[in-house]
Amino acid sequence: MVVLDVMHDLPGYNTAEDIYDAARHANPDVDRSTVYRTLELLQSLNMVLALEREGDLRRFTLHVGHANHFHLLCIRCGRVMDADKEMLTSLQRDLMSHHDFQIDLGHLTINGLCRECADNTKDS
Amino acid sequence: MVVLDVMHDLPGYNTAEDIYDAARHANPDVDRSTVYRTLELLQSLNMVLALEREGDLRRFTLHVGHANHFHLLCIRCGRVMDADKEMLTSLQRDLMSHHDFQIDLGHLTINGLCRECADNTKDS
DNA sequence: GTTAGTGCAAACCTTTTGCAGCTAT
DNA sequence: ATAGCTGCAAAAGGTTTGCACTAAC
Repeated sequence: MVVLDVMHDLPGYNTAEDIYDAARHANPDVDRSTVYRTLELLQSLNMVLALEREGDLRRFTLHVGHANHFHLLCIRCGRVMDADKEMLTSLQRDLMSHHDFQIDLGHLTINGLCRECADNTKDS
Repeated sequence: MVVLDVMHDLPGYNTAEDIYDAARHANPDVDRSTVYRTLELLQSLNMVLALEREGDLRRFTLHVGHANHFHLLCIRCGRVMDADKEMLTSLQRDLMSHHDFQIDLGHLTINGLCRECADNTKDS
């Protein structure tokens, strides 16, 4: 499938439109609806992960080998980093014992500021 | 403002449409655009918080007295609970030291399963 | 021949915008 | 008069859907 191919080449998190553009580059006949339908399929197969940020479009990324990571999303530059899930064990335990709440580890994203953006914010 | 009034009466997190409906009930002349504009204003004043969940609409809630809490969102039933920020201190420290990443404490939401939904999931 | 996936076009739905009018300073 | 909100209508923008066609089993 073209969509899988181009997603493999696109770095990071991309909008449906980005993926559509890239796919069309590979095969001009591809339609937007096909891209959306394929993304939906891949999501249901857990091969693609969707990320939604306030004030931004939905973004998609391949979800491979991320088993032991969760995501750090910089709210300023949009960069996404991976962090080790082990860091969550104490939070996990606390939320479970205090709120009977079980973190959805498969889709955890924490928003914040990466180092560069935190530095720039200090300046202003 | 009508919007503030109705939001005070609406429990939890509501879509713009919900708020519009409630506002129209109080004053039939209110327009959708007014609701959106007001919500935007209230957000900029930090009186309203927006929450975006994958596959769901944007939802708004009054943001008062939440200073020391972050949100737990059940991905199954949509319930939102508050959790104490103190639970984050160790995670915060780890993310800072390992990734130079500074959590956006003002807008943190963690997705997962509340107790009821976790129980129901076990059943199925 | 039935199933699955596609392109195309149109629809959908939430949100935004332009504009003219009103209200209060 | 001026500034700020408003309703109204229309547009925008991302996403979904209906349909007819094609290719594969």
